[in-house]
Amino acid sequence: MTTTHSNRTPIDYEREMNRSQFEAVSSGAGPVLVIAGAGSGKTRTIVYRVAWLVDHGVDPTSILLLTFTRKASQEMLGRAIRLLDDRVALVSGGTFHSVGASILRKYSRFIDLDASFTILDQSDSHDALDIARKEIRPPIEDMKAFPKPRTISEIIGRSLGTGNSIQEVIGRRCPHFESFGADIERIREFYEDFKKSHHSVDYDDLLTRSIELIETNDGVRRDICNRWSHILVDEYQDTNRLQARMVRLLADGHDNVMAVGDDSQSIYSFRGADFNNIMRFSELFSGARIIKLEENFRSVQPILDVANGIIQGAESGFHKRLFSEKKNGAKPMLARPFSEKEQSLLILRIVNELRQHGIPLNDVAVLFRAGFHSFDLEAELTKVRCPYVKYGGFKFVESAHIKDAIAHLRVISNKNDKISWARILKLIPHVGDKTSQTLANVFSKVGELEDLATVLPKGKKYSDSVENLINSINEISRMDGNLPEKIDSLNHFLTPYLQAAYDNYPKRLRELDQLAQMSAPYKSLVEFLNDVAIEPPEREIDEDWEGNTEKLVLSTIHSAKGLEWGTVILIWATEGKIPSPMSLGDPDDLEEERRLIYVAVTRAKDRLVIVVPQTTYDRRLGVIPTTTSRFIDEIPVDQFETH
DNA sequence: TCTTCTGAATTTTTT
DNA sequence: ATTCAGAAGA
Repeated sequence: MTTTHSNRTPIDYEREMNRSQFEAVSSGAGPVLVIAGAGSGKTRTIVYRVAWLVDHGVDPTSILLLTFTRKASQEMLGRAIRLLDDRVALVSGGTFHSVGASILRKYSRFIDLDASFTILDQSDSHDALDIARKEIRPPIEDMKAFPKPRTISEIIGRSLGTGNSIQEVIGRRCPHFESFGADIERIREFYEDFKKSHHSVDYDDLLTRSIELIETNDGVRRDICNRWSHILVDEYQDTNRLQARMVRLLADGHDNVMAVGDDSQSIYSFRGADFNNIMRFSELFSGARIIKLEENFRSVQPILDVANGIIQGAESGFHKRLFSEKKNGAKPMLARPFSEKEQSLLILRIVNELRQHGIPLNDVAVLFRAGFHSFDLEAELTKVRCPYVKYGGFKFVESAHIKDAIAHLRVISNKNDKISWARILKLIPHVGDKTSQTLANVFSKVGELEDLATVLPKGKKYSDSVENLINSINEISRMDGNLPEKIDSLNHFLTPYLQAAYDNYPKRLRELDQLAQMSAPYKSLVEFLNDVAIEPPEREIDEDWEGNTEKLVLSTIHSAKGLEWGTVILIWATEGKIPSPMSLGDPDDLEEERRLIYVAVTRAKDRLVIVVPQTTYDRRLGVIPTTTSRFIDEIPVDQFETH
């Protein structure tokens, strides 16, 4: 029987894109590196490439699309389905971490890992490091001067990501901690043991342990390399050493890899990303074809002129120069309000003006370097009741009540999870750091959930509450309802805590309901927790009290990557904000700040405003004058409209 | 004396 | 939201 898949006229690949895009989309076997300038139709190229492969007889189940966010892969595959047909739905897509997690779940028996392992997110891993910091023997002598868990985690992570030893990383990044190198090394060992004994893995383990598995186990390697014959990697400039290694391993034997990225937009080195990966792609994959996409379909030329000017000063990178057919258009505006307050008021004026010209609020974005740079603006927006959404900074899943609910679920799924035990016990009155640690220790060693009550100390102030907690957990784990029902019943149990702890508990309760709904598609608790840990689900666009869905966008530059707006307003373009003071110590970090500004300005389609407040407030010095960011100062003034 | 509770200060970017 | 220091409690 013959079936016809196509639900539309055949795609005329050659006519629907420009020459270099077509060259990438239609390239044959072997490694290809696509250097895709900002706004050059990178996503479109990947979408068409997936369609082209399927259209030309490649089995969709043997295609893997690797991205940095699940949303990105879903969007791209969704577009490819609409472009071609349902066969594309069989393509595998996901993040490096999710692929790592599924490899570990599938082959856990080969590496002494419980298949129901818990994935520690960043704050879990900080908690574990904090425990290590306090429990290693002999104890650390001067705890006050010792780095915080967050710093320890950065050091260890960087050591893994770069391949340098812990001592080397400290010497380079924070020499003032040099004398603690040996202690941090001991903490790392303790932390590794801790993870092993509690059946948990952290983000880095998802990569390192799956790499190790593929490298050491021939059967597994054959299995995996046969599974995917064509691999596409998005945002290759943001891969770290481990991720590049993983791509190399996954493509073992066929080398059918298409890596897409832009070295000028590499802005995640703090997370271990190394844009040298993209420069070295041809060494890893010999004979790689390099294709550059330089035609920009997004911005008017005057905006690109500024963008080109900014990136021209960069020390290294693939040479490229963006150009656009949209030759006419306004020059970017450079505004110099007196103070932060004036800056906020200026933005209100601009937004109002645009609105009067019929431009919807959500086509305007205000971008900044760090989450707190928008505090004053947020206050002003609230004052005049201008609706806005903010991206970057705190995330849905990072809010305390969601983490609490998830910690309960984790305990149900893996009762060895000491960190989650400690977290939920601390919610109970009269249980603090010490008691929660002790109880968590005891609880995580008990054989069955049902037996918990037997090890609970009686007659303490907290005994009844803890018993209540144990009963509820037992009840929920025994329930045979589906996942949302279980979470509902947990939420019911949590309600009194929320009431006691938060004034806005109705809102938080609604968010817990959302969590229950999000769990509906999952077959098991383990799978749900797995996805939640790797990629926190995004908060749904909530309508505010006036039913507004059209909102001004406030975003960190990092969170704005890959997006575009008609109007972009970059605020705080001053020294000390961009570049951030943290970057001044290392020339590589400073270069990354340049790329950040580049990413910010290339988000704009028609209008770009760069705001440089003339003064700033310092807690110690009071009101002090600012200096224009060096990256803006480099640009000839005649490229701007000054205000 | 050991723990918990409370309030004040601080925060680069985040899969 | 998290962390820290000091007060109050057991």
